[in-house]
Amino acid sequence: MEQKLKVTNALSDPTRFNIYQHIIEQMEAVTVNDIAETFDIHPNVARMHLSKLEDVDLIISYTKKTGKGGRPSRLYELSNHVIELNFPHRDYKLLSAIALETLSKLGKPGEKALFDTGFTYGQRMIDQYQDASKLSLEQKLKLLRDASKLLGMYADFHYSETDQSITYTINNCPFKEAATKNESICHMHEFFLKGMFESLFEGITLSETNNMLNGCKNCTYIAKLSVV
DNA sequence: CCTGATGGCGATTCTTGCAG
DNA sequence: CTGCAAGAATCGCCATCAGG
Repeated sequence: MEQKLKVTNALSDPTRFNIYQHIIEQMEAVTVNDIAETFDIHPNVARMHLSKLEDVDLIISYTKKTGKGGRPSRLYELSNHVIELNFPHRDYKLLSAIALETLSKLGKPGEKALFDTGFTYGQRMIDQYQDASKLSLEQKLKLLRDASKLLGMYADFHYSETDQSITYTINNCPFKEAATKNESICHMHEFFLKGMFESLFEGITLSETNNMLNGCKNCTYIAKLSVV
């Protein structure tokens, strides 16, 4: 509880909250000067904000030689610490653990049901917006971007015209901790993504190239389009 | 020794809460 | 609404640190 209060206090300052958001969105670690420049604040202020975020374990820091001489600079990046805030108390984590354990007791059919439901939810995620068939490629990509943002995945997209493919990089997996304990969750997430893509593009094939659980920095998928 | 970066500290400005 | 006090945020300066 005390930790939650510290976290809410640390994030109550808008500048600090935006810095934290910025660090989540950045794929690279940031320096005091990066933050000072990005937010147009004095480096001392940036350092103060960063140390406050570090105090509550939202971010971690380490030193790295710059190669230019001088004192090594301090780099800040997102910690693995996950803080959940629910007011009043709700325990969706426990609920999902119970649901998942129930499914696993059902064996293979349970696992299949999990994947199918993941796929359906992925489709629904897209279908709630508008009729995808009428959208241009740019609009479809924007929709994917919006949906990913809503899901907190901080994803990057890269469309290659020559390959007719979309490289989809997830920098923050919302199921990471759960997936570490239960591999099925990761597969379910892949089905969820398939659902999203298939709702937008006909005859698409989605393949995984990177996975956080295998030590990669992010999860990357390549969606091969046959019909755009 | 020079350079570039950190971090401590005092001064100033801004914000908030409270009493009259 | 106004004035005041306290605390937080910010700024600027400077000592210190560490690599070339």
